[in-house]
Amino acid sequence: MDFELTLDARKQQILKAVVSDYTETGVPVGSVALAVRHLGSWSSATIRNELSTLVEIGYLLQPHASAGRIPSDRGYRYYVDFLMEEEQVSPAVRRQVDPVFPTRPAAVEELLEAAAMVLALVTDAVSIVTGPRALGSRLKHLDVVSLDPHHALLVVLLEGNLLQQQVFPLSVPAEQETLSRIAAELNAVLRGLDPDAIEAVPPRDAGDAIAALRADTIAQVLLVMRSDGAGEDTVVIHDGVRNLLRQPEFGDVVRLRQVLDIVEEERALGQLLASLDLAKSVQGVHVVIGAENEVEQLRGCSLVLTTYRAGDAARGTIGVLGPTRMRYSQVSPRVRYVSQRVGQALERLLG
Amino acid sequence: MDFELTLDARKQQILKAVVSDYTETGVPVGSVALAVRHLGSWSSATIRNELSTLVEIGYLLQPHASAGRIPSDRGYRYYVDFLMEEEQVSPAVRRQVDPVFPTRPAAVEELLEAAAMVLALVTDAVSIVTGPRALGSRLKHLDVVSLDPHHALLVVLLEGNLLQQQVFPLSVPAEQETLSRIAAELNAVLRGLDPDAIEAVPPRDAGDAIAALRADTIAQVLLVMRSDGAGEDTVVIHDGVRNLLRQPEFGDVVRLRQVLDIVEEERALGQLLASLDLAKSVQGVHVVIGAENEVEQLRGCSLVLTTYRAGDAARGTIGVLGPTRMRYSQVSPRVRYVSQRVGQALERLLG
DNA sequence: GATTAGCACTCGGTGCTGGTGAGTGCTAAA
DNA sequence: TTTAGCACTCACCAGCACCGAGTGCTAATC
Repeated sequence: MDFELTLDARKQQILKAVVSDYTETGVPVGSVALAVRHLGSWSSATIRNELSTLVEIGYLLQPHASAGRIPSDRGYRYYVDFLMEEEQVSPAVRRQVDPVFPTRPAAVEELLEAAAMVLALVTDAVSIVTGPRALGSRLKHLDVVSLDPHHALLVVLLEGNLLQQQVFPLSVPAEQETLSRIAAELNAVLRGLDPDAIEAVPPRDAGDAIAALRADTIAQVLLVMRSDGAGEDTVVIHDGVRNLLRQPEFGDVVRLRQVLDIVEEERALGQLLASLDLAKSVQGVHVVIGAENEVEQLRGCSLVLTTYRAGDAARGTIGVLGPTRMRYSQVSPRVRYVSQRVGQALERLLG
Repeated sequence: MDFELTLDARKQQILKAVVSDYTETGVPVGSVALAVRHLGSWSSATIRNELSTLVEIGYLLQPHASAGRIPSDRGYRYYVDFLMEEEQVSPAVRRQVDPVFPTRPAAVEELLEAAAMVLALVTDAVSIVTGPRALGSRLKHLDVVSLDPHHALLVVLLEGNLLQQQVFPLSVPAEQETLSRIAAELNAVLRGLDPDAIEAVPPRDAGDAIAALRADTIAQVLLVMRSDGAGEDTVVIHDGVRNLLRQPEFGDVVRLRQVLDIVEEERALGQLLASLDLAKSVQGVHVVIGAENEVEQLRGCSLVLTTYRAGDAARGTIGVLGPTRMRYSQVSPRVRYVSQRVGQALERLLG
């Protein structure tokens, strides 16, 4: 197998035509079909020769000896990187997407669920959305609410207006009033600090109940801030599983189950997303084709992902999972579009 | 077709054996198999005669002339109502379920998601959980954080430790200190009140800045609380779609898609649940068999549902959706068990 | 040397056929 | 009323021929 990196113009045209045809029909595409539908300037015999070499150098596959050709992962990769022309996001799609994001969204979760819903709708694939992760995690505000004498709820507001909550036990019984005083004091001391700075704050030397409760609270604040920073575990939302069922490649229930085992298992999905380096992306959208991801069960699936941002405070991942035979030229801009809308809505939400 | 309501003892025994065998194997069950496996006291010929009349009066179906019998919806109904012996919830299952509900759950959403997850796990079906109704209706705590002189973030903690946030404009510029004082005062006044009571709280008559900010805040609190409660069709969570794929009856992708179209569409699912009268239930668990629900797409599916309660304040629906060929004698008590655990955890959460 | 027409060949998909076996309904005997 | 016996039914499966889309190769053409 010869691994040339560049293809001459005709090979490029042919590859592009194969991807486009196969994406549309799902059927291996043959030389005659190519000649009449796309490339009238050459005979089917010429195209056959080119197809043959494209198979040889790894850009196409031949399911069996007398079948047409389908793109290999490598072929899709070349297509996405060099040949694809992104389609405009049509007004019809905008009209579907826009109303989902109200001018004054109520909460982050709702927003992301709406985004997942509409993204699945306009891409015909399974959408995947992770919760926003704080970038510079500095403490903005905290509050402690008494639940009963021995337990309290810590509410932490991080930079980027990210709310976190945590129930924790009190080492000394306490009333709301005491807790409020402690919260007020800590707010004055800790505001604007990052976890390391918070850890360095000296304890109150008095060995009284207040000091103990204060220490409890600081410990919980650190726990919340750090567990959030550890990332990977952020909420993962998905929607649109039924879209996969429309694809002939999932006519086989076994394959479908393998994919669902990943998608429904939030942990596995979170790890997968974390393992991807979203940096190397084209115009902000990162395409992971077929076996390019290491998860065995997702052979034959592709991911189209991007990062949404709200200011420079929060970011998260949004994208879709679908069959490798996917209309990248359409899906990619739509993912980007929804991502932008999410970012904007999030900015409005966070102020 | 004769619609007698009672069956003689032998017919009952045979019906029970058919349901039990068919549930286990998924294959139509014949007279010989019944004779050797369950009913040695009669010959296969006798059983054949009985089977024949059971078909005639509508309790069994015969897929084709030379096949065994399978229960009809009517047959399942009779089985569930009169013949089924519920199995004990095994210690192994308890060990799976119990740790999911911590002694001190953090938030309602988390709790319900965990419940959905574990219920799907122990029933091998799709679990369905609706949020508790008439909950989140009382204010537990609020806080106001200054963002800039003209905007603030309202943090509201509702009953059930439901956190809500909302950015809002201040009609008068204010510093954090002012806002904190207002929050403290409002906490004292509003704690434990529902929206109507909050609305009835008299405004401060002084026409100063504090009064204006206080009014701003109260308005936002009401907005948050009402927009939350307005969701009449409460959150519907589901989990375990992949479990359906294990069932041979969903080897056909088309059928699966019909079901998923309902399950993934929260509104449709909410309506379906609302349309059912959960009152007429056996020991608190309501079984909807096959075509007993009006939704065309759910032919061949059954629902096993019950209501979870926390005190007498909150209640919601929890249950599973699976193929009509389901092990009701096992699923039913497990649904009830998880439901009880949810109720208990919710009570702990609400304190 | 590149392109193309012509042609034999390959191989998955479809549909037909006949055999197999589980299961039935019926009849007549116990 | 029950049961043994038996002919009959029908889904399922393996085997087989056929069809046709599509290929690779060769020789003629530009």
